[in-house]
Amino acid sequence: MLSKKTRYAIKALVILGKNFGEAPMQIQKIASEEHIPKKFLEQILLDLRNAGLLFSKKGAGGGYGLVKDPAEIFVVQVLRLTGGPVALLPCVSLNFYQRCEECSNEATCGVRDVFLEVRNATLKILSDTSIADVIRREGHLLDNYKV
Amino acid sequence: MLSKKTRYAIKALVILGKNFGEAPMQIQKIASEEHIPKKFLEQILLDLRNAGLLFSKKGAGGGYGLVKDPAEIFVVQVLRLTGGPVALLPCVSLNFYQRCEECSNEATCGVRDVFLEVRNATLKILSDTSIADVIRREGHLLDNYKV
DNA sequence: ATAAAGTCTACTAAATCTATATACATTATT
DNA sequence: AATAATGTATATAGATTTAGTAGACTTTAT
Repeated sequence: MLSKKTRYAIKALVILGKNFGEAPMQIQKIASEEHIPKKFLEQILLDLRNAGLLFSKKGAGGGYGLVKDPAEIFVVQVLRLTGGPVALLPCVSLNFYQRCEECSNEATCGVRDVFLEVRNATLKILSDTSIADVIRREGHLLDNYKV
Repeated sequence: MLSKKTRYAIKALVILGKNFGEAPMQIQKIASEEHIPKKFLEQILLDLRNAGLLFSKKGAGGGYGLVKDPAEIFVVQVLRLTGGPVALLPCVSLNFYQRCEECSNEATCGVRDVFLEVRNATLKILSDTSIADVIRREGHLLDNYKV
C-alpha cells in the first residue's frame, strides 16, 4: 500500500498540473480542495520542492507551482521521492534494495523471481504514466460518468 | 511491500510443496531451513491450516503438509490470507476495499484509475502463479546459475 | 510414562505513519 | 514602515502496525 504521504503528493501534483502556467497556488487552497491536512501537506510540498519538482514563492500572493510540464513528471518519480517503494519485496527493489535476511541464495529464489515480474509490470505502468496522463484519465472518466 | 508474515508464508508453502506427498514436515525443520523465527512461523502455519491450505498432525512424528497439490495453490491466495493487499490504494482493493477519505469522487479519480491498472497487472501475475510454478522457477534459476 | 510434536492466547518491543505545534523568514500591500 | 499573507524548518506526539517472544496446554508415537 502507498502511504498517505505518497497519495497526497500525487494528488497535489495533479492539481498543480491543472494549474500549470498560471499563478502559484497556495497550500491552503490545495489542502482544502483535496481534503488534505494542511500542515501535513506543507511538509510534502516542501519535499517535492527540495527534490526540484516544484518552485515556491513566499509572501502574500505566493504559493507553489510545477517547475516542469506535467507531461514530464512521472508517477514513479513521486513514489520514489516520498519513500514508497515500487517493489513488493526489498530484494527486487531498484531504489530501496535490501537483502531478505532469511534468504540463502537470492539468485535462485523462486519467490523473488515472481515478484521481480510483478515489479517490472508495475514499473512499466508507473514510469509510462505522467501527471498529464492522470489529468487526461480524469477527463475521460468524467465524460463517461456524465453519460 | 509485503509483510514478513506473507513472505514467510509463501516460503513455507514452497518448501512444503517440495515435500508434497511425503510425511508431514515439522515447524522446526521449516524454520531452520528457511531461517524463519520458529515461534513466528508457528502462528503463520496455524493461520494457513485454519484457512484450509495445510493439514497438521500432532505428537511425535507430526508436522505440516499441503492439503492440495502445489499446482492448485496460487500466490495471490497467500497474500490475501496473510493480510497483504494486492492493491497499492485501498480504493482499488478487491478484498480490502476502503474509501480514500480525502477523495470527493472515486468514479472520476484519475489516480485511482492508474492504480487500478497496476492492480490488474499484479493480480494477473499473482493469480496465474501457483506454488508449483514458484518451485519450477527455482529449478530454472538453479540451472542457469550452475552454467 | 515420556518425549515430541502442534495449539492457542497474550504480551511486548520496535518501527513507522500521520498529524500537529511552534518559531522563523520572506514578500506584497497599504 | 507596518501588517498580513504566505512558505520554511524542525521537533514532537499519538496511533497503528509489525515482528517477535512467552508460556501453558493438547495430542500422539514409542
